[in-house]
Amino acid sequence: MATGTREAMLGSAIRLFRERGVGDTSFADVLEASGAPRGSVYHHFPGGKKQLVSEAIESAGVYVAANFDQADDGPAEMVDRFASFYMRELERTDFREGCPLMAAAVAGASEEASIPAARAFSQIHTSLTNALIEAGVEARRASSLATLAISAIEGAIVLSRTEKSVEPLDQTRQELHEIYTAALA
Amino acid sequence: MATGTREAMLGSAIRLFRERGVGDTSFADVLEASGAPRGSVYHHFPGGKKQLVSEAIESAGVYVAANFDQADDGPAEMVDRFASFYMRELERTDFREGCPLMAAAVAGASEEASIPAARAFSQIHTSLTNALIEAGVEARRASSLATLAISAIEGAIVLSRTEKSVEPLDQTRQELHEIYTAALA
DNA sequence: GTCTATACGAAGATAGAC
DNA sequence: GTCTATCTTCGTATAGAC
Repeated sequence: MATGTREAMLGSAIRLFRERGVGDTSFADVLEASGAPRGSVYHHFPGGKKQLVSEAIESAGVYVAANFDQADDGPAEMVDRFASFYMRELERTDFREGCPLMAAAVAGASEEASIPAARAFSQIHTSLTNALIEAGVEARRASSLATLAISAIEGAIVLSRTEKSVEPLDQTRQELHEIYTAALA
Repeated sequence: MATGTREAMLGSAIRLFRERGVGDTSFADVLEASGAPRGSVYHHFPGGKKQLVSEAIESAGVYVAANFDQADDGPAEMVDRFASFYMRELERTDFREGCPLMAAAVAGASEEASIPAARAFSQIHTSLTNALIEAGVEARRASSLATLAISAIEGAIVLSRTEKSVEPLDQTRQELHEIYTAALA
């Protein structure tokens, strides 16, 4: 069906972005990975690669945000879930696939990628901040703690990737757990 | 002089990597930015772009590591100096230039870039871990705390870049300062 | 040691047939 | 809606003159 091709292309694009980054992923790569017909690229994405990138990252942002606050539990659980999710992802993909938002936000990524990524980061920051406030943390500190957790996990994913070891991410997860537990006491 | 051209090319390469990432920086870009003569590329770097990338990241790693433990003070100061340095760098460059190691370690970067970056990360992790141990922190926890700080600052630099605001990095810096102060008490 | 010219390939994008 | 062919641009790399 028509939307099936679109969805397949977006899904493959996200996977490739996580693996090689946005700039190093070509249109042909996405076509090949998705098995989409070669001639239908500009039919589905008349705006070309910019549109594909933009839509793929937006889609990834929705996915990450949904995954982030899927359960209505506390902030410590949200952070732990976020880190644990990427520990599993790194192991599942043999350290090939990181966070799509990071791939989109990092140096060199065009605005089509970085703007939706920034929006998604802002969204999960708001979610986590609100969860902390509801748990009794003062607003300013809640924002700082949320930033710390997101920054640390995203940074640790990159470190774990380059070292091909989950240790950095696991260490980060544990430290964050202690920090959050202490802040909520 | 001969080495002058080489040095200029390496310096420009690092700056461009910080700005656009490794993959999106072309040879011509480096030539233009450094003002190096066009014909001398393969004279200075017979290994082509791979060699240029490799040497540039190695050089950046030495620089970052030296900056990291330039003063022989405590771990809290090292972390604060690291974060503060990049806060200034982001403001100085209007959020264009991030950390060269991150640019080299991130998804899509080739092995010529990611391997020296991993080495440099490992080096500053060792430095910070040792400083924590000397300050009386138990070895395993020292390693975790070092990982947390490096991950958080690197992640926060990316967030600050995409938001064009030093707030994420500043919040991260403050939280890390409290954590380190508490751990050393 | 530096220059110009050029080969070669990859990638984005468009045109026109089916 | 999908296919093939083609154009253009760009980036790496090499060859050969000065």
